[in-house]
Amino acid sequence: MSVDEQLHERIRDAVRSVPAGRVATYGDIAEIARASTPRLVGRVLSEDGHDLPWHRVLRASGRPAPHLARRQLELLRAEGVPAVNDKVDLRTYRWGVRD
DNA sequence: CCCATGACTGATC
DNA sequence: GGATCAGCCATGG
Repeated sequence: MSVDEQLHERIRDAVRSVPAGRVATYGDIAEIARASTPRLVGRVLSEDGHDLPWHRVLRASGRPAPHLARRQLELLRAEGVPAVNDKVDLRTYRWGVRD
């Protein structure tokens, strides 16, 4: 198989825990799931994220991963998360911190 | 074991 | 805010 079952599941849980209308960064998910590095988050989503709210996960810059930008921003817009210049205002929509 | 790859990040310039 | 670079670490060749 690929990533350890435990970690794999924790990452999926972390992604599921992000409420609609909010977003989180790969780093946030990694921290919540206690993953060693954000890269693993991307890896898990890539191979097993099709049934998760993966569109709520953004890079630290507030932009989605390049190859997904289009689609992801549409999904976010549909849940009420506006993107200006293809980028989301993390200070406003980032889940967990502030508010 | 070494090397490349990748839905990443933070520091520098 | 973009371009570079160095860490990061699981996976596969």
